[in-house]
Amino acid sequence: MPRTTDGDGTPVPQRLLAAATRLFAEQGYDRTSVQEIVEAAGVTKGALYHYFGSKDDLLHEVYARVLRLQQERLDAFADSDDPVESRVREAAADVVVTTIENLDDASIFFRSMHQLSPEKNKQVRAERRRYHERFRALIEEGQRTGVFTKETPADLVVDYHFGSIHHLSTWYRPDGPLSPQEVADHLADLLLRALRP
Amino acid sequence: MPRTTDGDGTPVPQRLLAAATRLFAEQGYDRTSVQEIVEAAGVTKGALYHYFGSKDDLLHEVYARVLRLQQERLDAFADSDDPVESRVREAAADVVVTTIENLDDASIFFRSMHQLSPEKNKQVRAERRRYHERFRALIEEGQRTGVFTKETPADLVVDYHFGSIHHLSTWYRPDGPLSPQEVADHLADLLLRALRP
DNA sequence: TCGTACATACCGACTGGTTAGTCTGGTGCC
DNA sequence: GGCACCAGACTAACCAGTCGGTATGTACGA
Repeated sequence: MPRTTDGDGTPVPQRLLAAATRLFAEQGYDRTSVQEIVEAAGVTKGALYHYFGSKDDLLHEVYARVLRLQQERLDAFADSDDPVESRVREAAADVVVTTIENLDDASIFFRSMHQLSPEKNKQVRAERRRYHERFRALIEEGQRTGVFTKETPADLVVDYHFGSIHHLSTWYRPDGPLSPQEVADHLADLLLRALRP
Repeated sequence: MPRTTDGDGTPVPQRLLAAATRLFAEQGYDRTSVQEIVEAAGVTKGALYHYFGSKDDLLHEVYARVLRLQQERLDAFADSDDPVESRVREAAADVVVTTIENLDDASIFFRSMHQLSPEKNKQVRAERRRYHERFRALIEEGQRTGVFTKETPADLVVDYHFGSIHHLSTWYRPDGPLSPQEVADHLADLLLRALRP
């Protein structure tokens, strides 16, 4: 019997993370017991506490994964040579698509942040802020160069758009009429139209 | 000793509700124990379970209060004789102001809905839907009469705007640079600009 | 090619603490 | 005397995390 896998081929830590993600999204962090997680992953508590320091650690891992992914994608779009308008549109649409494609992560992200331990919460907020500021810088660039209206503070614009991202996990259903890309295009349109001078 | 009041003049049920609201907003529903609530209200469990059937009931009361308030206000704006554009702007701005003025209720509303018992959750969703539809009807009216663009489905527009409402409790701080009314005006501006044909 | 030593990966019973809700009883008003 | 109002001890369930133990693999000297 190999060490880190069992049953199917995926390593135990990943199985635990996947089970935890699904259960946290379905029932919420506090309502999900460690026992449920290990049963869903087909292992026992011993395995979980071998790989993770605490239940809190598991939640933190989910956050780290999401944050890394989103930041990487934003950076890629922001660094391109396209005009600001395109960069904003692409970044705004992309975050919608990736959020919908990882709706479980998203609902955990926005619902369970305050259940992280204070220090981990602080850390997550700091990374989140980096993301926010990168996006804001894009908006500000557009405002300086006259492509976007200056009527609304860039900070507010970012919060406006991310509100809708935040909200996706509340209303979006995969079996609904719109594909992730269609929703993304519409939401990016709304943002860009709101920014027209 | 009078029946329903004690210590200060406010009746016990209201004291319980106020204490619960504050604690739910601060710590979340699951992390708040019934013991904490009764201590904050200056009574004991006997009193709480005399007036409320369960901890869940208490949460439901918070929802009922918020829903009633918001629906009343929306109806008032929607029923006016002003042009659609004004009605949408006023309704959109008003919900921002009342949300900020009751930020505790708002954060509970958006964070703890899924911890309600299934039937109460269903009930809340139904009332929420009524609200959504009333707002959507306003947008659709504007689209029919050519005041608003038809490019984005009205449903999506409503979700877009309510995403930003939803998000308010995450970022708005009373000691920040913007007053509730200023935030409301900006957010309403963004919506109206996004709706320009 | 054994044998010993050590590390990694995991099991599952157990512990100490917490929790929502119940129940018995008491008190003052009508 | 009855009823609304409330106190607070009690119960049954649950839960995160611990810990001693087992099984498997790897390194290495003789």
